[in-house]
Amino acid sequence: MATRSRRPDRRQEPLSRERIVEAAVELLDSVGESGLTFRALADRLATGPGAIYWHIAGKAELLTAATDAVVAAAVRPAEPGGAPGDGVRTVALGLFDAVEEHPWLAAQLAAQLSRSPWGTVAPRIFESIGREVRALGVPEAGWFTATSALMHYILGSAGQNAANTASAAAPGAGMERAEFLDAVSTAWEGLDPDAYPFTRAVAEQVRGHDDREQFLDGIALVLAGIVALHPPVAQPAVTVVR
Amino acid sequence: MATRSRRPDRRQEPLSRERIVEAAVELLDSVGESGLTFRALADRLATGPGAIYWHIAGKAELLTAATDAVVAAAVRPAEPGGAPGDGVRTVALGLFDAVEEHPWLAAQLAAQLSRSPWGTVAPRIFESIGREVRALGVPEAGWFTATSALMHYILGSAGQNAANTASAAAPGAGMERAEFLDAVSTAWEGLDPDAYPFTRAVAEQVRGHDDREQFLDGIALVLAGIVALHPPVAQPAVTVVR
DNA sequence: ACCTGAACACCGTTCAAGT
DNA sequence: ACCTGAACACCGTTCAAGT
Repeated sequence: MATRSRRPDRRQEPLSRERIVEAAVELLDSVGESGLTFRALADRLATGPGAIYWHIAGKAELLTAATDAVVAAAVRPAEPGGAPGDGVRTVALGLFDAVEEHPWLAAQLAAQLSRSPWGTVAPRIFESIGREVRALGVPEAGWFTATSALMHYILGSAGQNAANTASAAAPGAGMERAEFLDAVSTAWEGLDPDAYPFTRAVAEQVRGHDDREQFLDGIALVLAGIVALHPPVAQPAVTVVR
Repeated sequence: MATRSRRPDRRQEPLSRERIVEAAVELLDSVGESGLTFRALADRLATGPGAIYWHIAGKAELLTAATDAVVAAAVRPAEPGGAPGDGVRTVALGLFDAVEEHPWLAAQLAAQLSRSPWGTVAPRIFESIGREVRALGVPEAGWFTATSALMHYILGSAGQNAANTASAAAPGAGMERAEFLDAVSTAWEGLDPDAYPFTRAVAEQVRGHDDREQFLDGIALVLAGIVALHPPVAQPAVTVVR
């Protein structure tokens, strides 16, 4: 009768970096970033805190590895063919969904992109979006700007959306998503009319909207900008054939 | 002969929320987020850790207040008149510079936007960008999408740029900014050609670029998207006159 | 080679006691 | 009303000791 937590005792498989990262993701998903503790992790793995250090250098590396694992699973390549922009939308929605499923991901990505852009996680995201930009026929001179703009919009927007979902589902909040958006909208409408005229005017639009739809509206906007500033050239046949 | 840290003893003015937040920002700027400690803060204010709690509820509120103070100072309204888009660029560069001056700001903003969009910091940023969007003549139906796209691009891009600056200046790195970008570029060129063809191709463009110029390229791209999807209507005379 | 678990240094927060 | 500083609970990390 182990009383301290789920998954009490059994452990025939030895510890491994993979198993540790998997448990870390589960912990992050269920109790959030503040709940990811070496002691809690050790409990869940039926071992002591020190054992983890044999496989992982420290907490920073653990968070990096957890983020990378989730991102790697999220960026499945879009299948070729389809209307222009379909590939971008597929990749964008993959990241959007991943952030929604793992609300801690948004803050982690921001922290890691804005700390070590040379890590493994930044190139992974950049590459998956960039391929779709290239498939769009954007000339090479526009690749960096176009891909950056898409990436920042996707991650920022997904993060804000996950905030809504997470806050609505927060323990004790007991709110439906619509209720929550309603609350935000009402809060915005209560702002000082002199200082926040614009935000107040927009508050009503926030109330009833569909997130994915609004997210895709933003993608469409950035895509329109890409097409306007970097008119697509004919695509190499390879992209279409294979 | 106080030996523990700078600003050793004198304190005639009483403690106040304002003074505490100011000291917190200084600490964040000089030693980063991990250096912001109630004990270090108390030292700097020549008091004990407990005293701070009389004025501020806890660390979360302290970080929120520090972020808000810096953002409030950064979003000076752009002066009316000027070419279309000038206002957007002014506000964007204000935020860009703030993030560069306070490298901890990027992660804080991401964390706070993706946690409490009803706080004071989100509407402040949203409002300052939104006003410029409205001044652009964008019809109301496009306000939310256009402002969101700009905001996410600005904050994401500024954060990534600050990362470069901060990493280059990190203690022990002793790198110039150009050197650092060169290192990132070289790292990207060393990626697996099969898995990262796009990122490798772009690596060269990263090497010699000017940050602000590249940042403004992205702003131009988003602006082009806004104009394409939400063609400006005639602006109300008020905007021009006053 | 891999794991155990006590121990260390440090942190956010509380609170009885002061002024 | 405001400040002091010891104390508490908790955390990341280390490391001598085990297998």
